Amino acid sequence: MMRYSEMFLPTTKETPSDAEILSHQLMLRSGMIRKLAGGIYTYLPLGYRVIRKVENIVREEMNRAGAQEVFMPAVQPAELWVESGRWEMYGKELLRVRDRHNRDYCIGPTHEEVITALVRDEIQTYRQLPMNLYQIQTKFRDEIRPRFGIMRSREFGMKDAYSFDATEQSAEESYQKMFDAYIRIFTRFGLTFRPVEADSGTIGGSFSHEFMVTADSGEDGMIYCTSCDYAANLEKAEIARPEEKHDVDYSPMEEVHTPDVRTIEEVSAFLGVAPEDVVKTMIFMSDGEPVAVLVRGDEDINETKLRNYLGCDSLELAMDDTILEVTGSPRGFAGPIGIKSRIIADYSLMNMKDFVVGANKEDHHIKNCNSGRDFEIQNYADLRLIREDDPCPRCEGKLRIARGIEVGHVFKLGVKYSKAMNATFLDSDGKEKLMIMGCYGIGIGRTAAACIEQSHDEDGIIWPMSIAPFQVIITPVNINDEKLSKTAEELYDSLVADGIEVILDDRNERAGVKFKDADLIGIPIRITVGSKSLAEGKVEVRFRKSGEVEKIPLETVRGFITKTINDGLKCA
RNA sequence: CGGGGCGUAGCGCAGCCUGGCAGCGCGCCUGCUUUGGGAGCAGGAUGUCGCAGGUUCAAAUCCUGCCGCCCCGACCA
Repeated sequence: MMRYSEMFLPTTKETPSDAEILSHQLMLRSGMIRKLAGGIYTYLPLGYRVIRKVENIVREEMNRAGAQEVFMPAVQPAELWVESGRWEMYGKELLRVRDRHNRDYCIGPTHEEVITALVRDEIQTYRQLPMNLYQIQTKFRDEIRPRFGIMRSREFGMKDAYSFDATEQSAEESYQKMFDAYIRIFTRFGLTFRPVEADSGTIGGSFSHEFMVTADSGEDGMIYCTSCDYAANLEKAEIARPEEKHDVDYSPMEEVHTPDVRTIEEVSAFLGVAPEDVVKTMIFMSDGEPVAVLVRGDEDINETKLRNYLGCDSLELAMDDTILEVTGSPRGFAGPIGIKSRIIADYSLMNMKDFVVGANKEDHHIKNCNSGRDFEIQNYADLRLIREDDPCPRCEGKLRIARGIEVGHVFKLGVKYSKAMNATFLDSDGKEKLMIMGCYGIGIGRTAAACIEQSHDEDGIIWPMSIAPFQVIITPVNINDEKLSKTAEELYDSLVADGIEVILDDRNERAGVKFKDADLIGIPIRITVGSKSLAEGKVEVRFRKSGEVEKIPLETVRGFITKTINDGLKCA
């Protein structure tokens, strides 16, 4: 397959200073990738071998799940995006370009528009459904801040699949098929991962799961229950509605002078009460309308939940002048009493009594405030950020927080795009209906990076057999020793003949250099051909992961290697 | 977009404060020795000091502008 001496494989001893996380450092050091510009990378031969293996596993499982591979254009006409409404909505992440005729295009960050247009034009009847089409293609998202190498780059490889169904039930099945395929895919990569319930964001739709690879370096937070299956993205993580207790034994309300006391910490310290006895009043602008959102002092608002609850497009904290207008006081003294806006409150308010709020008056707060008596809360909702040890919404267990890398997501899109772009079919009842869609993504490069995050040691990468760039590396200890190099060459030829992915380290380097490189690039099996063992007619088979070494007689190496690789592919 | 940092040989960095021969380590090339965990000795090559302008007898060094990269934040999914 490959001789090391001929391969373009520039490894380095030193770690590049601008690589922060381990997978990025190791990808650079092992000669897998090189940066061309911010968030834009070239895959070198070793890196591209890994990428192709990841793609092929994804491809196999997508095909197995009944999806068909297509290949769509990277450059997409603006009209499609105008039609779906995303030319306006998508924002600066969409890289827009003009052609020589001054027509607008974008470099596809995703392909809902293209696929919907295609299917709309070609599919007429329910008899042609369900249909699931996918592609593996380079996307471009002009991230504000690309980082962590290939983990969060601007240009990146992605598998994206789109399902079209005639009925809700069929759409559920399509979703489930993809969900199951994803489980198989990430299992084959040897990853420790977890599907978590997720917010469906601006892509829209009703339901979605993210596939999170657990890693401390992960950019995403997730929570999981210690005693049931519940797991969710931090932003999505639900909090159950507490039981309402009716306690009407209220103390009389009291206004107190609190000069220059603004934050929850300052208020609770100044008044000698716990943050749990203070209510935070935050003024948001929801599509231009002010809304007062109340949450217990020790909790934080989850803006994603709030946005979903309000069903608004834009949501931001109000500016100082708006606060003054709505509350009549400067920032830091907002409270619900007499406020000129709608008031909603998080569940954490439900059983609070005699709490502290801002007085809507500079340098004043109010003690012993109570909802119902002193002001009215229009609605209670689940609006706060989850915390470690919060109760599980599904069982009696407690929630834990972990970090993860989002390697895949599955969305139920519903009719968002079919409606906007008029993708209909004729149903058996003779009526025209909207196709029900789903979309399913896997980050190819990110998945490879996640594998490294989860599987490495101080010497380098430890690839699982399924995506290792080579399954075996043969290392003759000294290339100038005729016997060693001849044995290594013969072994190499026979393994190649067996269809094994093997690289022969035929460089005229000292053994230590070769060992270090073999470890760094993470080849699962190393066959060392050295004079001591060879005198006994044996070679040494060393496993990258465990470091264990077995001396195997030359005659039986081929069978041993084949079996080991097959076992490795099965369990990985 | 705001804050901070960086840009000097292929890579990692020093030199800049206090202007005066462009340096170190790794890598690379040649030769000899060496050959089981990143060898030793000897010799050698390699720079628009990010770009442009300014100050100065003299600029990697000081000043101005621009570009690129990294980190933190805001933003987005």
